[in-house]
Amino acid sequence: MKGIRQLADHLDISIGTVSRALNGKPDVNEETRRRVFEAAEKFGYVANQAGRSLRKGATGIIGFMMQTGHDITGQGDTFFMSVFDGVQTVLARHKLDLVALLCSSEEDPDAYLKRVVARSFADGIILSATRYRDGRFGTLHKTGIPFISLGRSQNDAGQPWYDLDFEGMADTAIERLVAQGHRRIAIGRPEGDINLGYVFEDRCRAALAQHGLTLDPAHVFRSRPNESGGYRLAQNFIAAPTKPTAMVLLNEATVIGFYRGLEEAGLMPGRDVAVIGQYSPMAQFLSPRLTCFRPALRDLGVAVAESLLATMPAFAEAYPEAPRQCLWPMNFIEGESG
Amino acid sequence: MKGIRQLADHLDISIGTVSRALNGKPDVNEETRRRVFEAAEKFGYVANQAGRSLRKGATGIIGFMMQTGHDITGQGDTFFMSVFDGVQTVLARHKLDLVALLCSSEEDPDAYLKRVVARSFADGIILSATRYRDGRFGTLHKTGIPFISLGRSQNDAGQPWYDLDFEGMADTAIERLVAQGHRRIAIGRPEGDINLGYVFEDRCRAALAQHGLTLDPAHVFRSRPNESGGYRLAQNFIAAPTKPTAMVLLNEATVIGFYRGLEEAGLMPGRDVAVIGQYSPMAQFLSPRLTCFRPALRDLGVAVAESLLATMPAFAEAYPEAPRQCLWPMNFIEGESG
DNA sequence: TCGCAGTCCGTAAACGTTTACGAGATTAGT
DNA sequence: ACTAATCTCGTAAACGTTTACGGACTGCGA
Repeated sequence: MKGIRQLADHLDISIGTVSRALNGKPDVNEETRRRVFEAAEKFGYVANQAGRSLRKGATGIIGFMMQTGHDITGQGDTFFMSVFDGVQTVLARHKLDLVALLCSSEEDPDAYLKRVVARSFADGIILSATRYRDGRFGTLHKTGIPFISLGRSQNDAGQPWYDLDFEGMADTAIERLVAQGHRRIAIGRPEGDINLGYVFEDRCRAALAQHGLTLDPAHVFRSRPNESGGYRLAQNFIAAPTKPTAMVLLNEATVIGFYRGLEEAGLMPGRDVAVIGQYSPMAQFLSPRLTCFRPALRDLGVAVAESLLATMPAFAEAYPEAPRQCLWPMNFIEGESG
Repeated sequence: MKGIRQLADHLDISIGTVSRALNGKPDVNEETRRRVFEAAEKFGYVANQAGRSLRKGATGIIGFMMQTGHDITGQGDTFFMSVFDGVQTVLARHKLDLVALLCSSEEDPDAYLKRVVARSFADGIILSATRYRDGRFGTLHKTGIPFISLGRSQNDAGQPWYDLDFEGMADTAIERLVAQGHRRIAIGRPEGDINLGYVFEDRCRAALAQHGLTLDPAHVFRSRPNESGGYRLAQNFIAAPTKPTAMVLLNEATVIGFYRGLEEAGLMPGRDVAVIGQYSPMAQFLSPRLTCFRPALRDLGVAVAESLLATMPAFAEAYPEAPRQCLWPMNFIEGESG
């Protein structure tokens, strides 16, 4: 069964009628429609997406671009699963499907974007793993595909983005630690050119300055955004010159290894070292319980999807007032660690 | 910039030449080629995938179908990231791209497959989250798209699949526990119609029978494949009638919650209850360290991709002897928990 | 009998590429 | 100077759909 042509020949009707029958158009005899569906089922015929989307000028697909690679596990955790869940509930309302565009960490994201995503592969695109300077914004802008980014870039020219409110997290975390009497506060950020690292560090420094404190450059620790990275980070932390008494961690996964690293050195989070991090499903199973910030990720997915659809002519009217840019709140959860 | 037509008009050459220039065909003047690339870059032109793949009869895309949803986090962890990594290294050799087909857990996987994947959306497909009876095998077989499954189905009609060797895991885990003197051994399997749950339970029962032991139906615990599921599982475990002294867990994430549940009840893994599980990046950060089975996931991805390509005429000659079906070994890692 | 509306279906164009084929121009060989 | 080879490019068909348009019926009322 090659295509609609063969199906039509077999039924001895025209391809136009077959197409109309399959697509639920009104002007087709119900008996004919039944026969068409029956034959389609029998031969396992499904419409060729290429032909269809070529003609319709739309694919019904939204792409979510994300990074893969053996060193990228932290963000690959449940974070995206939750966001996907929210995105999909919105897309389902419009019969749109979500696919994840998997860009290897060894490849240039911009080149990848140009290659696979190409015009009309997806009707809209959600970006993630935003870099400090990210060429993808320019590329997408040129091609005219509707898009939105999960995470800001540095060169913000009014493109749509949603991002977790790491500024708010930095402010309250620092505020809290200072109120607890801490003076030498360290922070951990993911290594690499990820934009949120810069955002977070800058804001922590500013927040400390509010209290007349400084952020010692030696107390800014970079690590891989996963458990092992956190473990090594703990070792560096312990070996730091003027010993910090508190740590604020950006990544969800690093905190696991960090806990373990402290334990092995006989240090207990919350007693010997204050630790504040980002929520993950793991957080509630740590002992002592992690003081952390938790964004409502599923709702974030919903909001992002709605904001994206708002920029697409075909769906815009359903979302008249979706904000183009938004800092997504992180809810504070008091634990025992800091 | 709508398409190759406009680009050609602007350059005052034919679309054929533009296409040839862009695709690196030899019979085009190098000066012309340069002008074409320049203009394409300037206008942000990228070829329309629909038109291209319609003509070529191939998309250059391999789809990896996976399940999403707020209750599916265990498998969504680093498991897939590692497999992706392996798959991508193979695909990159042939300039193929990997996309993840995200099927919401609220939707019928077979319907999803028919709808979005449709013929010629992807040149090949990798299935996951295989059900006990899985209609997708039949669908894919009918349409003729090359595919392979990560996980067996019950109705094995010779379709290609790779699966983790849970039989081997069951055998050695039971063997070990029995040798340690355990007689009342419990197992944990994911709830739902996931096939590996059946496989695992059956094999554990058989392995116990080898030693004249039985698997008490009350000692087969079903749980969500995530941390919370493991926590509740611990509570059920503790409340079980004839108290088991050992537990073999299938899912990577449940073990986290299970540990926590035991701890809260004053029980220590390895001392009060023997625990054997599956490796995850988290496992090495548990205390006491988890005795577990670790598959080489990246290599599994490589093998699966090669096996898939072996079934595709265009790439088959490169992989003459890739096995169609394979039980992937799980390496035993001795810890302190059992 | 005619006209009109309604139902059902066939025809053909269009979507944006790639590529086989052949034509024209230039160069090389004799 | 003639032929053959080489280089470069234009032409047009093909890929599999969807859909605007119109034609062929049927039924019905005037």
